[in-house]
Amino acid sequence: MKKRIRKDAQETRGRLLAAAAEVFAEKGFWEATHAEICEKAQANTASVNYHFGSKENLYVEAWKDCHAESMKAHPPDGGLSPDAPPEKRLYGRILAFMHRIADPDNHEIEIVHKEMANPTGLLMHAMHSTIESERQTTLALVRELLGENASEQAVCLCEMSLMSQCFGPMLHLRRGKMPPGAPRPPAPLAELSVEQLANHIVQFTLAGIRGIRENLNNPKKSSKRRRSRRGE
Amino acid sequence: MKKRIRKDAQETRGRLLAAAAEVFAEKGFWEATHAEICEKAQANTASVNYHFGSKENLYVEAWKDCHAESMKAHPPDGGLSPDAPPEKRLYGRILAFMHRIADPDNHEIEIVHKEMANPTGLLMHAMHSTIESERQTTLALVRELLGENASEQAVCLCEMSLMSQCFGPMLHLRRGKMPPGAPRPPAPLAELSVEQLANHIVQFTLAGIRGIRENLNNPKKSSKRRRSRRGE
Amino acid sequence: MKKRIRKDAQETRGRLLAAAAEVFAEKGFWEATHAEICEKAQANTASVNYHFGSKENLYVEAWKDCHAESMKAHPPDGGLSPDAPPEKRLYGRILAFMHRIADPDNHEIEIVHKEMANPTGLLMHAMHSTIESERQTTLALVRELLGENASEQAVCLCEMSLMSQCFGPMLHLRRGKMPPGAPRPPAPLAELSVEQLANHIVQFTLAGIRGIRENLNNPKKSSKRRRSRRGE
Amino acid sequence: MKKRIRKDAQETRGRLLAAAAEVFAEKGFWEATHAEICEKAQANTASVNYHFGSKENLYVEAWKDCHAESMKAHPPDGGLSPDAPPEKRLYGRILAFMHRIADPDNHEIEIVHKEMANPTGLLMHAMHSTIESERQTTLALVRELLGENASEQAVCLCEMSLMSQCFGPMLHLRRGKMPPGAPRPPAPLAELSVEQLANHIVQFTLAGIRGIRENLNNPKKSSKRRRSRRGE
DNA sequence: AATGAATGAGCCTTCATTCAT
DNA sequence: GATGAATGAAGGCTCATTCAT
Repeated sequence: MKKRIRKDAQETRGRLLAAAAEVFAEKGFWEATHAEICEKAQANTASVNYHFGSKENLYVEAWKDCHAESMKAHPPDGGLSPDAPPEKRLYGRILAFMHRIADPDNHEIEIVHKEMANPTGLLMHAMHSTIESERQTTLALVRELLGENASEQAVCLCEMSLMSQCFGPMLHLRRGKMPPGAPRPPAPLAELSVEQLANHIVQFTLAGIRGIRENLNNPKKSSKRRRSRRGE
Repeated sequence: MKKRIRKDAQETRGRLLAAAAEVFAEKGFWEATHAEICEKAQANTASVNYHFGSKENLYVEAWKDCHAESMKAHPPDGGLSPDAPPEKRLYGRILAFMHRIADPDNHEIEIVHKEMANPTGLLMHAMHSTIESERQTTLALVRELLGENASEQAVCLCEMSLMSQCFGPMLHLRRGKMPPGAPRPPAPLAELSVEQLANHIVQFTLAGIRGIRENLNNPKKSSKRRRSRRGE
Repeated sequence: MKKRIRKDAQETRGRLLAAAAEVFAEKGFWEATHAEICEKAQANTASVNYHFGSKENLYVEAWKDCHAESMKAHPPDGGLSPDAPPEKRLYGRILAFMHRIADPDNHEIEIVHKEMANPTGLLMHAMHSTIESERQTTLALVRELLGENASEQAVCLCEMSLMSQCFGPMLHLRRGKMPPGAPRPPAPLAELSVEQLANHIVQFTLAGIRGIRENLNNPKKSSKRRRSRRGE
Repeated sequence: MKKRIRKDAQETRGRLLAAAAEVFAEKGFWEATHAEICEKAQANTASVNYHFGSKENLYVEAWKDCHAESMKAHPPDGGLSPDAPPEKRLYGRILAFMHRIADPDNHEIEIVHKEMANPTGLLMHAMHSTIESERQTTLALVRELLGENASEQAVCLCEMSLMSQCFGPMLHLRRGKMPPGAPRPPAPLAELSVEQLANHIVQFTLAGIRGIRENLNNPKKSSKRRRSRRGE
């Protein structure tokens, strides 16, 4: 029926990557089908296997593609020099990360989210190699904020507290993009901007880290201390 | 040929619910199959449709069942009286929540996790009606800690920061239960107990809330303030 | 559309086995398709997997079924007592074997033939366990005819000469059953009966064995070359 | 971008023929694919259709090519003059034939073997025209050995006995070349040379023919005669 | 002339569901 | 009431072939 003009292979490949990212982000690996991806890419059902060999491979390539573009659009350091004060650098990193999450054209995070909830194991290698180094940078930053007395465990816990907060509001940031059944964010948060969210997270986290740090240096009965401070 | 006595009907239903919870937790709604559930429940392939009408319905019922049992095993108030100081009540709630997450026999959270990543929409109604009231209680607690000056938005943000931190360590707490491809927790966190994690989250959160509260009452240029405090 | 009455599962299974034997015999493992087999068995395309789990398994089961029936219809000893003279026993065995080959309703041999030319490896185990013991009996018979002086190698060679002759006329015996492209037997052999063929093979083989035996006992007589090579 | 000079056209054709022979010999017509053949020939996937029009045509051409080369390498008369005694001429023919079978670089026989087991009908014409004349020569030789009294049927039967024996040991001669699932030859035959096998076949066949000839001239109850001869 | 891209038909398999018992 | 048998729709994938270049 619809005869296609012969295009550069890379062009079709690109359309498939984009369509795949969209579909994988919306449906996850298992629910996504060749048919849907290829229809969206205006390609034949056999195209996936022709260009990528398998659904599995397309999945990995689509994620890599998303991830690379997203990192280019929002560099993880937030454009801040390593000489900036750690609080600023933290804000830069978090803001960049939140922007990557919030960008409605970036499907990386949705894919990762689904992958973590329902692991196929296919992204493990690709994710580890690109994400781990960022994580080390973040850990160093947290360590810097926590001070020298902090144990490695404390650093990890604080990093976890920080990053968890970033993932939490995913639903709020991606409003219009969520599937019909998804829960809606509570009203008071519905209209927050990315910057406002990042600001809250950083403010909350810095205070949290400060609290942990003070406890490390002055390990009295902590709950008492806190109450007395607040009560004054 | 082997005629079953009537009473088994309810018993089979129960076995199906248990098996379904297990399989849905492990595979998610879409990857789970009648066949696997029924085999695990030692029931006929047609049992799901016979007892529950459809896979969708079984999914909802299985989650409700899990959730009810989990709430009974770990009451959300952590056994603390409403008269206890808010910090204690917060710790009680978080610890109870973390226990529900960590209990290897409780599949509720894994189901919810997969449902949020890959929404079917089927649990929305059931989840909303049972979870929302708990959320209101938590919001009230946060409001109490934040003080009267706090806006509704600030309360919501802090509650989000709090709950996000609870979901983050899910992977660490459910070691051994995760599928083979899942990422492993970083070494320093691998051996933490539920209590230690809950303790960190509460400590971190209380400090975070305190920080937000102070900012509300004294809205100077925040980054300056922070730096000067750290320098003292 | 065509609603089937519920039959005994074994009946459908049996129809599938019969249809599969037919199709595998005609097309070989790879060219045979579920669709063709199931159509012939008047069953759904999914039936193969439902009843046998896979095409591979059906292949093995179909062959086993054929083989068992064929062995029952034409017992390998040809109905002769072990006390009969070896020539008679040889004729009995060969005739039975040729009958198994010639039976137009028995697809065992065609399947084996295709399997040997184009091995899938799937029948190896099943064939070995049922065929090897028959081969040992034939070897013993050949050994008896060759006399005590015969080396194991000579026995094997003669058994090979014997059995090869049985496979050779396969094409002639199965006239009407061969696919359209198959070569036709030469005119003078077209009308031979199974008995006549078996008779020729046995007569030829007995003379061949006798010749080998005489050479063993009196290694001058045969061709110059052979004698000198034996070098005794 | 890499422009090929014109002369390569024939060269590519040749590489395709060689690759096709290899693949058809290993997999048979149906399992062989354009992709595998072209990859082995380092040619484009479209080459088969471009140079040969279809897979079917390539199949025929590849076989013809193999066959011609094989006949050149091992002339069917074994290099013996038509004046040599018939026994010698028989040995020459069989040895040449066995060499053609045993040559690991000659794929002709494997193709024929698979074709006979799983006929496509495509080789029928080509095979008939090149093989039939050889068959007539062999028949004449057998007729000569059987004597003038022999019926045409007896000649055909003996030729069949002879040639069948040549095909039988195919598996033994092509060790190492067989697919993984193929049955292995019995130990005592594993190390036989081509000459030793040809020698056995000729010796066995000459004795067989002699036996048939004697029976023709002296048609007593054959089994009796045989037994008495053995006993002398 | 020769090729890389693309395609559509078909294969094996899975699975939720239905039906007669 | 409960179940084993059966089914049709769909999924991922392969492959010979065609087409524009």
